[in-house]
Amino acid sequence: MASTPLSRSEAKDLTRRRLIRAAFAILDKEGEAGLTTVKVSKAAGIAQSSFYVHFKDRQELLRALGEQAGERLRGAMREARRRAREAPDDRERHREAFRIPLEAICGHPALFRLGLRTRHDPSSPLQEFAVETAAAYRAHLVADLASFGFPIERESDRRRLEMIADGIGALTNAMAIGHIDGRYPDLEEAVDVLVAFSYGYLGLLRKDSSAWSGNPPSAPSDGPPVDVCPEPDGSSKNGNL
Amino acid sequence: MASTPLSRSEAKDLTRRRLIRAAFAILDKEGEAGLTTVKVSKAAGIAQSSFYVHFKDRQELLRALGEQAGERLRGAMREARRRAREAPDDRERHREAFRIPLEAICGHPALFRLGLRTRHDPSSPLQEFAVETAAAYRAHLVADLASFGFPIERESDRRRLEMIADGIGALTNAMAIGHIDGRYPDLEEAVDVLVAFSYGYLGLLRKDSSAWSGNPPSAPSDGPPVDVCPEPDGSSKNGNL
DNA sequence: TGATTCACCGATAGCGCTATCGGTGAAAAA
DNA sequence: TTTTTCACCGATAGCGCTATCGGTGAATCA
Repeated sequence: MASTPLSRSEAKDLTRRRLIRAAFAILDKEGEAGLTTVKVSKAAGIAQSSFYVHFKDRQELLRALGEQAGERLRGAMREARRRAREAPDDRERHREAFRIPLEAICGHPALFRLGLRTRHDPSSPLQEFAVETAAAYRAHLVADLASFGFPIERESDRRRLEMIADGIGALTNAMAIGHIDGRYPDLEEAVDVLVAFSYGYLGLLRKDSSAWSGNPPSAPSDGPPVDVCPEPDGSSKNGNL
Repeated sequence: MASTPLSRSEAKDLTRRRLIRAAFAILDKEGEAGLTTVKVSKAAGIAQSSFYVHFKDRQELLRALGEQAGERLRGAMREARRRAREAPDDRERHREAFRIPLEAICGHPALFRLGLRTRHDPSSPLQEFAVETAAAYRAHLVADLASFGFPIERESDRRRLEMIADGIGALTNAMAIGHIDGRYPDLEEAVDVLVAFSYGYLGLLRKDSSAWSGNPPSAPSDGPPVDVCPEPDGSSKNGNL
């Protein structure tokens, strides 16, 4: 009950966090077009003019939101890597490799949507950030795939890995969105589907380059090949902020 | 050289089309936030006030854009179905099933991006339209998959097919975006990757339900199973306008 | 030919937003 | 205590956008 008598700097910091919190809520509800200094300030309980005590201008708020989102996602992904290392092995580990990024995404649905949206929106100051984040995630996946034995020497090999990584990211995003929207209530089913798709590109490991010319690769015989799992351990996440 | 003396209605129609054309260009360059009556009118070469001769308000322009986009995509997909029926068979047909939607998308990059963007933007009047289009596409793919022998009786079976369809759409989108962005210059390589992923879920056809519990399915022995191709013949396209 | 229609124009009302400015009171520093 | 700092406030300038209104001239119709 007794209100802590906040120091001046503490109070300011609190207000700033209230602003950012309010901004995320509005962003999620109304999109970037609805994110005005008027609404954010009102939602945070201060005068519109006081907004400028905390941010130089509207752009700076956007930048702050982007940075904070990135930080949160990096944190979530660090945690994901940690958990991935603890996964039993083989099959369960393979599933975990898909489950973890899904959970990381679903833990931050607002951020995720924001990234997905801004990534294709040239009018958004966050586009560049979203695109870079996606590229970073792709690069991590590429490295992981290469470490599992996929060729990467030639330029065309590398591009192929990037396409596969891109595909994995897109699949993960799609399943996560479906879950967030309530269409796929059971996340394990989403993992099932991701695993199923993964056998498609994993088959490429077992074949010579002729596999690329349209021959269906022979399947991973039985039980996933040991340790073949595209660890989602990029420090960024899914092309979504 | 001799300018055709347009009738009044012809001239009006021309102006309207100029407005819509300009609107699409602006939408693609600056996003929905940049789509103002001022800019559109100026780009179309008329006074801002004359905008209202053609559209009741800004919303109506947006609606018109959505409808026109839908029509174009339906047209592209009709053409796609037609071409798919002409495809040789087996392997080439399987590839064609992925190539065609890719080409349809890449033929309308602006529309595609618009759909991808608005689908996750609650502030966009086009969101509902984009979401519905995506759902329709998914439904078509589900029907196609079912016709290839995937079970669909139980509710969980149906949901699974929807997830797979969702995944196929997401993969196609990702490859198309990569191509449009110039990262994947060769569309055939994109088809390669889609085909590779497809062997993942096609493998499910060959196994009992235990395949879902994590066992890698046996591969389509050699040469794709006859006619096993998820024909992309939805009347809509890819979850993108 | 004379009357009418209507696509287009310029001007402008009105709104919401951004950003600035001077004022105020309480915390912090002297 | 006296002075300084500064987080916050209300007012307001200025801008871009939406939508309306009356006017104009050329196409269309009688």
